[in-house]
Amino acid sequence: MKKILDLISEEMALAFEKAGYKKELGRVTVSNRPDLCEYQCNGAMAGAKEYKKAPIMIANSVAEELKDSPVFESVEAVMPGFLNCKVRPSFLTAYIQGMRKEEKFGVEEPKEPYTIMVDYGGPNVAKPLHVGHLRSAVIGESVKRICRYMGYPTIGDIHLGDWGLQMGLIIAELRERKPELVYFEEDYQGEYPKEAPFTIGELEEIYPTASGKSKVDSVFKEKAMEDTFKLQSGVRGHRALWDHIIAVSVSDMKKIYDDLQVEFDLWKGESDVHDLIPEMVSYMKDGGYAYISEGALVVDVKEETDTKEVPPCMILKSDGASLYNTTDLATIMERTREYHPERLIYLTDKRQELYFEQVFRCARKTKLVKENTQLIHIGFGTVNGKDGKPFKTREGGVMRLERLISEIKEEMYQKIISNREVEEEEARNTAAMVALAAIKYGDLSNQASKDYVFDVERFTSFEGDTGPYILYTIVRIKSILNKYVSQGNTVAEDALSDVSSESEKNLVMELAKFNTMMESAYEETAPHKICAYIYDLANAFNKFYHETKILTEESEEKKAGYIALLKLCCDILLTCIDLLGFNAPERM
RNA sequence: GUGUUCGUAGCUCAGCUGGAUAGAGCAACGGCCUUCUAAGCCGUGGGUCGGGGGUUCGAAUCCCUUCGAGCACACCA
Repeated sequence: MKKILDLISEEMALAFEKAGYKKELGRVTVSNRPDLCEYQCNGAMAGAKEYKKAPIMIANSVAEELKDSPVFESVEAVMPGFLNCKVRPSFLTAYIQGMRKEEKFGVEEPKEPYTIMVDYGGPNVAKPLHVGHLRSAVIGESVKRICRYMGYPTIGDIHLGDWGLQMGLIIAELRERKPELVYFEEDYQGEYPKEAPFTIGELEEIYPTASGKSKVDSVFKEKAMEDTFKLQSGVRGHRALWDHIIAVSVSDMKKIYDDLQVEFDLWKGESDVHDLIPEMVSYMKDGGYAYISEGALVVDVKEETDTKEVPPCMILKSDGASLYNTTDLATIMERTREYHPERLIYLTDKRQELYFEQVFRCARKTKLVKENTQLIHIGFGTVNGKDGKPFKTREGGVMRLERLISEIKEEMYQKIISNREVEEEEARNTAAMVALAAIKYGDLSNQASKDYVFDVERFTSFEGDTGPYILYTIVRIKSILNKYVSQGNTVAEDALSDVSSESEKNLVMELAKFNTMMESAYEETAPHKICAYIYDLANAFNKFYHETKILTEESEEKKAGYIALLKLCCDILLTCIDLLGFNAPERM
């Protein structure tokens, strides 16, 4: 389905042509002066030079051509040469009637759908999730859902940090604490216990201890590196222990991701490509791409257009060990083979920008990916506290994600029970939903690349531009629709009638923007555009709601029209919040 | 040092490929619930768009310069 601005622009372009000007000038945009008009065209001013005519003269002649247009109710030429337009209600009705009939409200299927992979989450095993992981999870989940909605098969991968020195550190520390464990018996041939020799709580404490120790104790660090090597070369006991670490850690992570309604299709990690590394490395060597520099194996990724020094991409460290680059490149190799994605999207902290630039260039240069494969890094900003510094708990520690979520849930619960009388269970459920909306909307409504201030008080206040405000609007609509049905009516979705008030027209115009907005949210991988859109839409609805008595409307036909409009509005809002990754309750 | 992102109301942020009087929310103040959920709606006050140049009929937006802040610059991830 065509976008409404395109339809309007076509009509305008035709008028430009009829009046003797080139049709490219007829591009129409949403008015930035809603007090004057609904849509505007600035083409007359743009064309003034070329046609050596005063803009107002051009505008006048174009306006003349549009007098009996089926699209425009009025087109006015205003100094210095603006074309101010109002559209006919019948045109709008026809448009949203068309939207309603389509499965995705006018969003077109891609001509050539290709597979997209979204790499997000990226937590390290054995380390508790903290606020920093929130952004990757929340934005990534939304990006994944947007891609899918737009018609692209999309795979989300958590890409665990589950290989490397951190694992060796844990194993080394475990050996010091519990040397009697069978995992450390070199000649042990039997089965290893099913039960892990530690709990998640211990695991989370072991890693930071070991990490700290390695910095001051070089002997310990040696051991940890040795254990890393043993693990990577497949020593049985080490592998068995590693399996436990992964299992314990992952099951704990899953709880939190479930709570956040973040679903990964793949729970792969760095370890999954370990076996591919030798192949990838020799591919780089054989292809003549990689060479030894200062002892390390690197690939040059400089380009002539660079305005800065871009260091080479390191494939192997000078001691021959692999590093992040190694597993990332091997992962690209693996993904290309297994899933044939044409677009790879990575979500990480924006500080890794240069790093990903290097890896992407390397993958391209070495033809690890096909030429048309899009490699995209979305770097997001830091989550800061009210003081503008990285978010900390009141005690100054790292805020665990678990705690953050439960604190916000509790806040919401208190608010709900102080507001209305609700059953305990319903209040808890609603609180969870509203809390999730508050957290996700709070995050997603900011541009991903910017740092943002995580202000718990602001997020839980749910007034103004917040997730709860959006949910509240949806709940209101649902409640009216339910009441209408309980009065013995059925919702006739096609009963849309021409708008009769300004607030209604405004609401319809907002609805009509949906496919345009979705397209740009997808192209710019910008969930915040959806937030901005539903905020406008919710505002438009609330204004309309306030001015219009819906259920007490005397004309049954008009009432049915309102109901159909509400249904469409509700469906679009629900679609949007689903794309953002949260749901609405029935009541709140 | 090099590069990069950013600087918009007291606070947190929008502002699309340049367009008319720079917009929201919070906070402050004032209205609106016997009527579909007041977590709402309406209104008031608050701005040299960091500074200075330039391009343009027209600049918060594009270019240059300057000040300020963050971040990154091969064996960490």
